[in-house]
Amino acid sequence: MRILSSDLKSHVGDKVIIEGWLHKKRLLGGLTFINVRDRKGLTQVVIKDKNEVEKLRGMQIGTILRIEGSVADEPRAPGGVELHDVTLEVLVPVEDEPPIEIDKPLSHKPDNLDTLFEYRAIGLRNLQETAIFKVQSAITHALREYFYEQDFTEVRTPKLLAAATEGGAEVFKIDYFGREATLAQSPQFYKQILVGVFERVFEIAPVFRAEPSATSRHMTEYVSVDAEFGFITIEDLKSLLSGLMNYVNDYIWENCKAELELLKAAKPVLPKEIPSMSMSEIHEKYSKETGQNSIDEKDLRPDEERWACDYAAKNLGSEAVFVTDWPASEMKFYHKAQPDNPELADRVDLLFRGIEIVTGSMRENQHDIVLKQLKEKAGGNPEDPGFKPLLTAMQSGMPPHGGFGMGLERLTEKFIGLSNVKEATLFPRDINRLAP
RNA sequence: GGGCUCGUAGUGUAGUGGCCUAACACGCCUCCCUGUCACGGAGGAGAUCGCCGGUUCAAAUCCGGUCGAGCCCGCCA
Repeated sequence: MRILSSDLKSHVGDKVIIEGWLHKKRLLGGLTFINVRDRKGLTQVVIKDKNEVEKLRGMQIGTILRIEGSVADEPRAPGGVELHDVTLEVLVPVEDEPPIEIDKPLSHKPDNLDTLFEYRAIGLRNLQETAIFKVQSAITHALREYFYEQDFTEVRTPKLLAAATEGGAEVFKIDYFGREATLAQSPQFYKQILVGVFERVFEIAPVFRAEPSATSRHMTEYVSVDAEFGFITIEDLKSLLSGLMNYVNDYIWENCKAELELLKAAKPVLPKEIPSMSMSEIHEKYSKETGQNSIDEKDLRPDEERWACDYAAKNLGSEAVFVTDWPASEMKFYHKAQPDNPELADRVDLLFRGIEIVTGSMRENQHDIVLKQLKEKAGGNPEDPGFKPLLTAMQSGMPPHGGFGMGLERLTEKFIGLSNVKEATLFPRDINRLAP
């Protein structure tokens, strides 16, 4: 029966079979060391028999092996155990030299990202690349766990839509049996509609944006972590996000410590309640400190986002910070203005380690106001199949509600400390890349 | 959409008018090596310097075009 690399310790003295990929060869003459990779990590195998070593002649990294041998305690071996007196069987020979090396860290320099992604199919076998996505898997697990604990229902909404909906971001248009369809750039309206059904919903799914952005933080397809819930205020939304960030942070550092250390990640400092700064406060302090004037701007500049995170880390004891009090003039039509200050939107963004990872807001839940805002802010037609279902839901009773969208890749990138979202994406899609 | 930068063996880099018949490291091939873990040592193969054109006695190097890529801004998660 096959034993995994992580279980060898409990089989010392036993004759076992391991199976996996040839990860590294070191031939020392009368003694050969090889590393065999399986889903749990590496096993060191010591080969003394020349006939067994000969079986590896011409076999490249990636060759699939089945090895029978006895497990030996060996303090000199990585992990303290290794396989002795082995018999090798090459299950799948690999004789072509791999185009990139996978047994040492791959270059993540901007200039080399193209190569990194071009050979993604095997580059991901590099243990550091694998670690990134183990962490991402754990993040997703933690997110689900947290949402379930908070009584959210996980939903799936369609990604093929009849028409452009949310507005703002560019949408992909596709041919749908002779009609024009679009790819969803957000589950926005569906998750709002579903608040009328489940009260609390979340979805972790891809969205598509046809924006011609070529930056280290944009892709044309990414995974959006969306949540929407009813009978809340903006403060409830912030509490949920604070709890979620902390839950994920603690979860991955408890369950992926080895991976995070391999990636040289530093655990972010996050207080129980993440602090807030209003947009005008950020503008003011940023302008004063940097000499750049952003006072009249209605958004944050990327440089300002980085500055605000630095400020929060130094002065507020948090590597994440909420940005509140956005100008109502920039609201989307489904957003809600602050009840006691209609000049400001009831919106909150979350900045984390220099980048915007979340946009959230309270939604306008009164049908007549949404209708008005749709016409005035978006120039939208209420009869449009993209808008009508949302309006129908509003007409049929929607509680005060709000929610947010969070970029899974950005979240992964920042928790690990990478510098490009694409590094946190298995097979990234951007304006230039559609394969692999 | 605007701005800037970069394309040299499989990979990562050096070379920025003549010393380049293009160098180094990793990988690959052959040989030596019994405790390696970025093993070590000896030798070898592998590049028409992204492509096209121009300037020049001479171009990897300068100029123009083209293709490919990256970064920033706008916009966003």
